[in-house]
Amino acid sequence: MDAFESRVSLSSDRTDAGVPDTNVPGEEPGLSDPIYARICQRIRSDILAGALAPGQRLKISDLTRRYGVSQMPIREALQQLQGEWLVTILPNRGASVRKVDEAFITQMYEIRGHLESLLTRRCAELATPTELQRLQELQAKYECVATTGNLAAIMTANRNLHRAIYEIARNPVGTELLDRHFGLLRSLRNIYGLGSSRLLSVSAEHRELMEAIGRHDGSRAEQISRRHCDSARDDLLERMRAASATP
Amino acid sequence: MDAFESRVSLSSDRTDAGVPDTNVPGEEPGLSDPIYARICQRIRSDILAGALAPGQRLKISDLTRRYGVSQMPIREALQQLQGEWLVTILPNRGASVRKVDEAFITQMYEIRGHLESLLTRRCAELATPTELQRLQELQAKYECVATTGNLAAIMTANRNLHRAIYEIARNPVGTELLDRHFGLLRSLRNIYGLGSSRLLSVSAEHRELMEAIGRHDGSRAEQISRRHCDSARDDLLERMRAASATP
DNA sequence: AAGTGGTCTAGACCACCTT
DNA sequence: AGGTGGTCTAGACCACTTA
Repeated sequence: MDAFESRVSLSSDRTDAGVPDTNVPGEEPGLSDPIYARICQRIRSDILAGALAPGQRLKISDLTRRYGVSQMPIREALQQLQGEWLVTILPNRGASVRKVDEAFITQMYEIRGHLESLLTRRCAELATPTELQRLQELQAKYECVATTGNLAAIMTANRNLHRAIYEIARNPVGTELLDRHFGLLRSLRNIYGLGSSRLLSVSAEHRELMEAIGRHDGSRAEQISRRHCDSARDDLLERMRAASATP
Repeated sequence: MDAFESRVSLSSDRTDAGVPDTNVPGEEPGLSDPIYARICQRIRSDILAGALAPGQRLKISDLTRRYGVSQMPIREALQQLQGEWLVTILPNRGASVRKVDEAFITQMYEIRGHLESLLTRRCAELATPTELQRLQELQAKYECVATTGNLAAIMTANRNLHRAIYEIARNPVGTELLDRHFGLLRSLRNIYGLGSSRLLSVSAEHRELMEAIGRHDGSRAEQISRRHCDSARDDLLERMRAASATP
């Protein structure tokens, strides 16, 4: 009676024969899973990278040419992505990359802030010494990468840290929800970048967070996490406004 | 005749950056939307009604016979339902109705409790007099129906009340999340029923909630809502244990 | 009325499990 | 190897939009 398989073991390439990794936003495309899953990954990264812009119409015929497969796997991929809120599908009217406005972003962050801070609280309550050490390592990694100014690397390090926190919270449902639906916010980050002052304060906030988690102080961790989200939101909205003011 | 005023603001589909309202779990199937959407509704209600049991394998060929359409619309429908967590799809291995265990339910309720209490707080903060009156009416309706013992009617009335609360909170993202993912819990209610003592306490909890919302007391409303979820969870788990003990 | 583009059907193809 | 059942292709069909 188990609804979840813990899928951490990236099976080694040869003779694997293991269960193929399900199509989770963060994972690499397994070499032998169906075309629609691989197309899904490709469209997803094209959206997240900003190659397919928010609001852009996604015509099946274009996509068949772009990715060299026929209609059906494209359609299936789009359905999956609709489940992640990256695209919107209107019956008989086709798909488009989800269009975002300020209200939508604010709402997303409000939800995300509450979910993430819940998981962060649980993380603080439940973390074992081994897990704490792992968090410290990931945090160190972030700090290290943050000095390089490489946006992609910074965001990966940041993501790894947050994912580790989720895992420690031992609530796969919440983790899946966050993984599934909030790639959209990441995609906006990829497009609009990160305020340079924000880079420093993120490090500072992470340090505070680590300290609270290390003390198993759940409510403090929750509080910091909430604030962390709020300032991420403010920073993003600010940059978006700036970008739309000076095109 | 039940109060089915379809009072969903049929959003003018004019480049609406908000949440798409096509094929939302609670709505009726439009007469002219595609087959896959209608199949999706039918499978969904069959799951919610318990006709397709948790864990049950969903073979495409069976479903084509059952619903009299060919493979592709079935596949599309299953993809959509995967997005709602009602079914799980493993690549090359097909779909099955999501299997649930106690840990899964506990996690679902934890997430749901936090989202719902957030929206309830916002509702208390934002409700206008007109909206308050509407809530009172829905609450009265619930009380009325509760005395009849008709489970389906009770659940509909309850759902209408909660949906009204969500709408007043003016966070369509949160509302969509709750609508999308928590039909599963409703389906379990349909299968396992409602403790008879629970019926009374639900009414009492609703009254408390209304009172707090009427006073625009956000934190009290949030707190009551959280408790409301927790007791719903306890009641459900209890009934499931009882059912599995005496088959 | 024609065109664009989403949706559906039938059957071939292929991955995985059984013998 | 054979069987079961998921996946893919090609083309017909049909909803909606333009002129």
